[in-house]
Amino acid sequence: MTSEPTTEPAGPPRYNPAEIEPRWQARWEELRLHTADLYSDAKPKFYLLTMYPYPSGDLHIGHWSIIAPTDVAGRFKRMQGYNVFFPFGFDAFGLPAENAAIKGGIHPREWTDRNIDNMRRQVKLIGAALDWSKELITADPTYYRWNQWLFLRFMEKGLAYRQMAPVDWCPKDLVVLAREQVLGADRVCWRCGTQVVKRDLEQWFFRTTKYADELLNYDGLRYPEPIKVMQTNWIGRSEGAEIAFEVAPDDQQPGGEQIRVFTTRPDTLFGATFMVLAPEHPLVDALTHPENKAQVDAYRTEARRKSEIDRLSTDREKTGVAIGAHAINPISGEQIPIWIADYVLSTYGTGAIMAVPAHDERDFAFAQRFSLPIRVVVAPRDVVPDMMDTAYVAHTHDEVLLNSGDFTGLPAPEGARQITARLEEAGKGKSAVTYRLRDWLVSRQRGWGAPIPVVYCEADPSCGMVPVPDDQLPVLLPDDIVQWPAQGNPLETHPTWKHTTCPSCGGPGRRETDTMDTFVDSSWYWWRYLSPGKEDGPIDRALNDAWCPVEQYTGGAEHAVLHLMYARFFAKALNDLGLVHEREPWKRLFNQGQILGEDGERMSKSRGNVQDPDALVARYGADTVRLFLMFMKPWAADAPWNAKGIEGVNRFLRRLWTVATDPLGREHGDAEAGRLPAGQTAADAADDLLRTAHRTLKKITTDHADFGWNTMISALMELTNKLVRLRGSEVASLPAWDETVRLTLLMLAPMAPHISEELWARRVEALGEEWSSIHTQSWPVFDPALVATDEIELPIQVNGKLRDTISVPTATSAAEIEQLVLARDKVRAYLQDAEVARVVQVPGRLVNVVTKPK
RNA sequence: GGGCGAGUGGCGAAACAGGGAGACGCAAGGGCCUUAGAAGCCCUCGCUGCGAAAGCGGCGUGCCGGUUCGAAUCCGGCCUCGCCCACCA
Repeated sequence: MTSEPTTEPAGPPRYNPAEIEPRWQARWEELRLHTADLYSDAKPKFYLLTMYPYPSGDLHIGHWSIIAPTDVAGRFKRMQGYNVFFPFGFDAFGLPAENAAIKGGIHPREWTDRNIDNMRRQVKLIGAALDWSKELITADPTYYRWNQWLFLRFMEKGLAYRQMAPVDWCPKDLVVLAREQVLGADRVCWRCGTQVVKRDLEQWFFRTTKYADELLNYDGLRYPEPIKVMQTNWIGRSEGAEIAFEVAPDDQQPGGEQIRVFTTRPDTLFGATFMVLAPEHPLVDALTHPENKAQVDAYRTEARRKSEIDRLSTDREKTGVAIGAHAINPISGEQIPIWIADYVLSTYGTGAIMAVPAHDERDFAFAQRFSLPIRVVVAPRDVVPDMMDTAYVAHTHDEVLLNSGDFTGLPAPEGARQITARLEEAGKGKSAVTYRLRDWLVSRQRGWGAPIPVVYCEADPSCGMVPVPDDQLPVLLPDDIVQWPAQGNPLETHPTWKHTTCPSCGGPGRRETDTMDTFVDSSWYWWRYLSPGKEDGPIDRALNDAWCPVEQYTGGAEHAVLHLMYARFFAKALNDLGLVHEREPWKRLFNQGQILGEDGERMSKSRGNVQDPDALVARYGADTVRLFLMFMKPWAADAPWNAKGIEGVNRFLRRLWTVATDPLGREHGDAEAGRLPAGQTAADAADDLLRTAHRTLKKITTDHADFGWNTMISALMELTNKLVRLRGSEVASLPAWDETVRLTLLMLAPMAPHISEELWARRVEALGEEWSSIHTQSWPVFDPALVATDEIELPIQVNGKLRDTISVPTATSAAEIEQLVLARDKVRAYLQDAEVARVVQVPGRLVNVVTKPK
C-alpha cells in the first residue's frame, strides 16, 4: 500500500486545500480575527447581515451562495478599514421539527439542536469571517422570552389584539396562516402547498395596517426594485371616497339604514345603477324582503361553501341575487336595487360597492348577466363610447362627465373632487383611502414556537384575559412531551401545561396555548445579535444607536411580502416603543439569485436534486467552491447547478499557486516557456505586467460596489494568466513580478481567504518579514499613473462598420486623428466611389467615417 | 387578466452612459511534455462565402419595424420563458 509522504517531496509544494483550510480556520479562531469589538469607535462601523437559516439539517449549496459572497463583501470592508460586525444564528422554531417529532418520536428541541450542530459545522467549512461569539438560536428561552416581552408591549400599545375573524386554515399543518402565507390563485399554504380553507376563529393579530402608509415609503433605502413593487402592490393603497347610500323606505321596511361603500371613482357616482353587498354583509338579513329570502339564503350558503372549497378563476360567470330592497343614490336621489354577489369581498373596503357597469369590468359583466341598466357618465369629449362589449375604464386625461346633473361637462378628476366635496357638505361621504394589506395574523396552533404570554382567568370573569407579568417571563415550553401528538396542539393536549393561576386574582387560570408565528422571531433578531445574552431587556439601546440600522442585508427575494415586510413593521413598532432609534431595519438589501438543481428545478430533498457542499469541499476545497459560486453567474441571477465549470476556477487557483510558489520554474511541453513576449524587453514586459495589475485593482475595487463577483474573478484570471506566461522569464525576478503577486493575493483575499492567507504567509517568510494575517492588511490603492495609458487603439468604422484599427498616442488631437484615419489604405478603398460626408469621433472610443456617393 | 423581469456561441456568461459583440471560463478538436496520464503547457473554437494560404467579404444578440453616423443597449408592436398578484371596487 502506498501512503502520502509525511514530508513534502523535493520541489515546489503542491496546493493542498484539505491541509491549509482547516489550519487557517483554526488560526483565525485562535486570533479572534472575526470577533467585532462592538464598543470600539476606532473605525467606522459596518453591520453586515445575512438571513439566518432554518436548521432543516443539511446546508446545501444555496446556503453557500448566500453566505460566501456576503462574507466577501464583509472581508472587503474590513480591508477597507471598517469595523465589520457579521453575526450568525438559527431560525430554530418551526414546523419541520414538529413533523420530525411526530414521525421519529424525538423532541423537536433535540432534533433542532442536532441539526444546528451539523449546520454550524458546515457553515464553518466556508471559512466565513462570521462572529460566532454572538450566535443566537430563537428556540432558546433567552431569546423567545423577549418575543413574549415584546408581545406584551405590543398589547399595551394596541399593536397586538385578539379578534374573531374569518381566517385561512391549513388542513395539513393544522394551523392558521397569515394572509401573506397563502399563495397564488389556488390559495395554498406557503409551507406545504395544501389548499387552505376559511374558518371563523378567534386569533391574535399584529396591527401592521397602522403603518401601511409608512411602509410605502422607501426613501433612502436601497432595495431591489422588484421588492418595492411587490410590497407596494401587496399593501395596495387605493385613494377614493367613502359614500353612504341610504336604504329606501318601501312597503316592507322604513328604510334609513346607511350602507357605506368605498369607490376609487367617485366621478362615476351618477352611473351607479345598482348596489352589491358581500354575501356576508351584516345588513343582508335585515334588508332582505320576505319573498327574496329563500333565494338569498341559498345563495349565501352556496357562496360560503364555494369560498371554502375553491376560488374559481376570475373569468367565471358572475353570480348573485337581488335582496328586494333599494338604496338611494346620495347625489341624484335615484333609487337603485340592492344585490348580493360573491365578487364583492367582505374583507376589503366596506364589503359593499356601488355598481357602475359602464365603467367597471366586473360590474359590467354582472349587469349584462342580469340585464341591469348601464349608464355612461364618463367619456372623452365628443365621443359616446360603445357599451356593447366592455366597460369604459380607460383614462385618457381628457374625459368629461356626462349625465351627471350639475357636474356634467366637468373634467373627470375635477368631477371626482367636486362630487366628493358635495357629499361631504351633506354628510354623506368623504374622501377615503383603503388598503389591501390586512393585519398580520400571528397566532399558531402549534407546540414548537414562542408561547403567547396570556392567561385566561377561570375564576373571576372580571379578570378575563390577563397578560403574564414581565417578571413571570419566559412562559417556558414543556420539555417533557414524550410522544409528540400527531393531531392537535401539544400545548393543548399536555396534561398540565396550560393549567396555571390567574396573575390577577390568583385563582385558577388557563394559559393561551397558541404560539407565535416564527416570522415574529425573525422580525427582530439582528437587534438581539448585538447583545444575545442581555437579561434586562431585548435590545441594548446604546449598541443599537452605535450599530443600526444594518448597513447591508442579503438573502432571498421569496420573502418579499413576508419577512422583509414584517421586519419593516417591527422597526416602526419598536421605534414607537422607544426600543430602537431607527424606523427602517436595513439601509441596503440585496437579493441573491437561486441556484437550481441540475434539472433546472428548485432544489429539494424530495426531487433528489440537492447539491451537498461537503463533497465538493472534500474534492476541491472551500476556496474553489466559494469562487465557483461567484464565478458561475451574476449574484442576482438564478441558474441551474452545473458542476462542470468548477474545474476552471480550481485550475485558476492551482495556476496562482504555481506562479506564487515557483516563479522561476518552467513548463515542459512549451517551447516558449521562459521567453519574453515577442518584441518586448524584460523592462517592457515588467511594466506591462504592473500596469495590468493596477488596472485590475481599479476594476475590482469598482466592482465591489455592486457585488460584481463574476467579472472580478475574470479579471484576476486574466492577471494570473499573464503571470503564467511570464513564469520562468527574466521578469519573474524583477520587482514588478513580486508586486503583482502581492496585489493579486490581496485582491483575492476576500474571495478565497485560505489560499491567499497561505501564499501570503509563504511570501512573508521568504522575505523574512514579520507575519500578520492577509485579512488584516489594508486594501491596496491603485496608482493612477499606472492605470493611465499613453497609447490607445481606436477602431475605425466606415458607415458604422468596423474596417480598421489605428494606434495613436493618447494626446493626439481630433484633427490629427481624422487626418491619420483618412489616410489609411483601408479607408481610402471605401472612398473610391464616395466622398466623406462627415467624420464622427468619440474621444478615446472610436472613429466613424460617414460617406456619401460622389 | 394585470404587474415586474429576462431572452447573446454547443454551455455558464461579458460588454459600466448608444460606440470594436462574445472578455473570462466550461465543453470540444489539434499539438507538446510524459513510461503513462484523469496533471501541466501551447494553439483553434459564432455561422458562412471566396481562397492552397496569408487574407478579403457577408450574416449574426428571440421576431418585425423605427430612431441614429452607429442599436445587444433606446422607442413601437409581437413571440417565448420566469416570478409576483389575481373579482381589491
